Amino acid sequence: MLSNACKYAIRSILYLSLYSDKTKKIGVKKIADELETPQPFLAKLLQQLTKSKLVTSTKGPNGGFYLSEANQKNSIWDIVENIDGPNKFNQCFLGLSKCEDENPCPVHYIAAPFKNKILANFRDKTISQFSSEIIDTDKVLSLKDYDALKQE
Amino acid sequence: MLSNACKYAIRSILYLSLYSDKTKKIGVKKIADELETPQPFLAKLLQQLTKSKLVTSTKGPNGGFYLSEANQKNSIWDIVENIDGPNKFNQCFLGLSKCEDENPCPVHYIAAPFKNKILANFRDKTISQFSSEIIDTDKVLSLKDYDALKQE
DNA sequence: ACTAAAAAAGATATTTTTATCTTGATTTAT
DNA sequence: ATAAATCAAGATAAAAATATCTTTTTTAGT
Ligand code: FES
Ligand code: FES
Repeated sequence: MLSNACKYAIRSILYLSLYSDKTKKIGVKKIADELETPQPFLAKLLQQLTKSKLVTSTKGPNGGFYLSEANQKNSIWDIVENIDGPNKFNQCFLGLSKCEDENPCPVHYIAAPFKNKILANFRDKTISQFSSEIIDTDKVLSLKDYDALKQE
Repeated sequence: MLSNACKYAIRSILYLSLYSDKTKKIGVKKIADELETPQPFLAKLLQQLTKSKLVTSTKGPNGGFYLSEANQKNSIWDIVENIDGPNKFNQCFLGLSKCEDENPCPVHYIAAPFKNKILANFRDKTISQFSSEIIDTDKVLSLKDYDALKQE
């Protein structure tokens, strides 16, 4: 559904939302390590997200990435839109050129409600609301520890 | 979500289910034309589907592709499994290595029901049931005519 | 000033997906 | 038998996504 790039982006931003702020920046190395994503690829991605004002960065020693107050007010949808483009959730599941209630493809009424629901969920909550929820309901951004645990 | 190849495959098979049988085979050219898919790519794909026993073909004049009785009894899921692999609908939406209720990612409870419902829909109906439904409820496999209409 | 840390920028490489092209094999109809 | 139609098979190409590498710029701390 989403590209790898987009998945990395969402998890990185949620990670930054949870663990960084203006006074506590985090470097690519750390982020890539925690989220188990390819480091140089993530670096490029964060570069792009910074340019798009979805994350904030500073250079130099003690520099790194963090979410500003403004960044926290964006939505997951803003990320998807930026990385995978604005049509990610209004395309036909079977590849027709349009997805509409008139001329529905055979799976339209199965797929469309979910696309709409996911879209709504992604659009109507801010990153910071999302991350509060992550804390409250104990969600995970990486299975690093879990995987490590399993190996024992 | 699904690869182009898989979308083409599903639409082709539904098309064959609707319009072909043992006595009325249809060639790649016709199918590609009707569904507006790249012809040589579809040819390769149908070749693979034939090898996988999801469609049936015969060579020579009046040859072409059709769905045998056995082919009609397969499900959409069989197609997806064959083209995009068996893990298409149990992967984490955010790219975690596992998607399970324990250790859910932040969007798990939004995305997982969707994946399950689609999976169920794709697995529990045969191709022929699907195509009956297509006729009864007037679904479309291509927007060819619709698009042409719009241009006027 | 100097050094080291860190991101930014740009170039390159690899892999996967999508697509096409060419040749060969099979079958039907004449 | 021969010719024409049609799929099969294999080779190749093009495009997109994923990933890496190298160099430059900025900045904090000494
Ligand atoms: S038309 Fe296919 S999903 Fe809406
Ligand atoms: S864990 Fe991410 S979708 Fe289930």
